[in-house]
Amino acid sequence: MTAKPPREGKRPTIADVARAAGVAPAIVSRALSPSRRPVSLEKKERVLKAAAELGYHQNPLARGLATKSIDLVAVIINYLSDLSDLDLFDPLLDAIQSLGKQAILIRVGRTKRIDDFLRNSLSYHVHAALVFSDFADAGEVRALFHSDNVLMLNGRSDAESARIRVDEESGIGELVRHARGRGVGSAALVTGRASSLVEEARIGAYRRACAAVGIRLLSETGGDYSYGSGIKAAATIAAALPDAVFCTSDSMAMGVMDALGRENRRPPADYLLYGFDAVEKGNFAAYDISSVGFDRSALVAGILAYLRAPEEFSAAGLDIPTRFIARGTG
Amino acid sequence: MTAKPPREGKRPTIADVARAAGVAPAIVSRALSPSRRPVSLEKKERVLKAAAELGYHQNPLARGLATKSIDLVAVIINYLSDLSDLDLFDPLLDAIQSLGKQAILIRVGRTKRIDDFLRNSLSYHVHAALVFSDFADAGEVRALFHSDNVLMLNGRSDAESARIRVDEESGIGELVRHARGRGVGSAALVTGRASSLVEEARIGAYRRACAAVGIRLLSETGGDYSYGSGIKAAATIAAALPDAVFCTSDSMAMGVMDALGRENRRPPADYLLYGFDAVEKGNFAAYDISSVGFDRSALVAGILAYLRAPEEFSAAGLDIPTRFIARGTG
DNA sequence: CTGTTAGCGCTTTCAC
DNA sequence: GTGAAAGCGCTAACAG
Repeated sequence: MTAKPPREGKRPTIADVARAAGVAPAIVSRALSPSRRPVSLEKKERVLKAAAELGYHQNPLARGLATKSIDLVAVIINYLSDLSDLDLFDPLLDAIQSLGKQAILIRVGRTKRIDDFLRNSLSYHVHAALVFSDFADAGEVRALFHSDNVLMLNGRSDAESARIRVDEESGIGELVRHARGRGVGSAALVTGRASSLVEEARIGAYRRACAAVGIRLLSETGGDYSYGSGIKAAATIAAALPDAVFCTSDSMAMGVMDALGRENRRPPADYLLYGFDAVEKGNFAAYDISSVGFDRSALVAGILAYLRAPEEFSAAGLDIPTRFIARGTG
Repeated sequence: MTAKPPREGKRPTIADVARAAGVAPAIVSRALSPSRRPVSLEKKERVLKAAAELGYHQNPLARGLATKSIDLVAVIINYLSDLSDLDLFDPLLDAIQSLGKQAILIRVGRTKRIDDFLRNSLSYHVHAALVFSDFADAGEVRALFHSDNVLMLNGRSDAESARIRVDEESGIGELVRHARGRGVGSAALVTGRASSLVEEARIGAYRRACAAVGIRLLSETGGDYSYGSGIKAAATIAAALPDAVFCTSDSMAMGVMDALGRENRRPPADYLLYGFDAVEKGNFAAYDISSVGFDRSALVAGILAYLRAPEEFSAAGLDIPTRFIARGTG
């Protein structure tokens, strides 16, 4: 009885539903909207029924075009490479999806040209962007996104941007004091890419903490967070083994442990070894490395709160405390 | 001098560019299209210049609505949890982005209700879907996506679907023969979720290979691929230690190694230990586990070829061979 | 509460 | 080669 039946082979549109339910398209739009909009209960039911019968599903592209927003969250990272990434991104994906949104994972790599990933791409129109990569500061990122909903997790926030910071200073302080308490007088520091703000802060925290308790930092060796770079870094350290080795990732600590192990230097007997991240998925018996960790579920919860209501997110940002986690090596 | 200047605070549209260049909007669309469309060279240059000056960028939502396609690739996984995931997804993301597309990572978890992640979501309109998760067979997946471009990597393809298969039988055969060659007469098998087709095939391959060379399988213990489940599985095995333990993931093998190590049973002296996946990022000196691996870059290259030209992708699918990788434990 | 109307920004006929 | 016009499917604004 419909003037224009839904075309075969095509997905039904809001117009098809409207026709089937005998109402105007706008009514269908309202009835199907998640937010409560004025529709009489009776028509709403007719619409819902018709939609179900036709197997109607909204076209997000059309809605996005009309509303200028889209249920997509951009997650901007440098790489997906470290054990600690698994611990974080799996629950994060779950959290994003629990909001009915989906995550578009943008891997920047070492490129500076983040623009290329964003211009002309959907990222431009995402509901929010979570910036883990340290490629750009808050201002740049805001300019790059159509959305102002940018959450900085890379330490490069400014006054206008939302941010969550993992307060590493606290955990590092604990760790260093712990080492001092065990008689450590000298140490080596194995670092990641110093160009990252987060890493820079981390290194600074180690220096200050060591100075504060009177531990001499004999050397600082640059790595890239990986196991392999830990192995390499050990070469520098082996010459004059300090009382302790501090590494800014667990993976590097594992590398240091194995490289020094080849010369029969083992923690905690011959030196104390400390990692960073306290990865769950990497806490293997053979590498029971003391580390600095934080409550990842608290971080995910913070991100979730932001995504739920970016406007209401604390202007002061959120700080996640870290703590020293004593394990076998120190 | 323009009748209607580009509105302040709004991103310029194709109409703004058209006005600035003194041509029709359709010309702008053609000039800016990556595929060669009829536009005089002179106008094309005017358009390009105007676009650059205005800082014009295409709105992908509008284009998507008009063309019914979008530069997004859905990657459907169960979890992001294993070490081997890092080895695969990092280069895969890079590859997808190198095509000018972006990846939307859909984590299904153990839900059967994949629909919820797709209906009303952008996933519906993606250029292609890469299915690693074993939640659904090829037919279901095609029905769920607006696109027919579904690449099955989960072993659940059918005659109509594209597929890439990692041929695990070959590597497992090699591995088992290697064990036999080292005098193994009995073995235990530690498996992942048997409900997965891939895992089912893997288990079958071990059984057949063992039968073929005359190795008795004393036990089969179910795990979930994780280190922790390897630890648990070891309890079953410890009672009557076989000559070899075959695990269907490296992580489980690491767990078995540590659990048996607590009873001073170490590979390769007390038993031979074999993992699966040959993860790069997890090849730590303390866990130098013999394993089955494959060329991940070949897999990524295959996926890339599919994404470039889904229509032309071999109807026969692609098989990636695996091979035994001898390391310290067997 | 309801329906009409006018877009959102782009691509694509289809005449010229 | 060019441009007008008609959508793509949806939502928002505005009368009724």
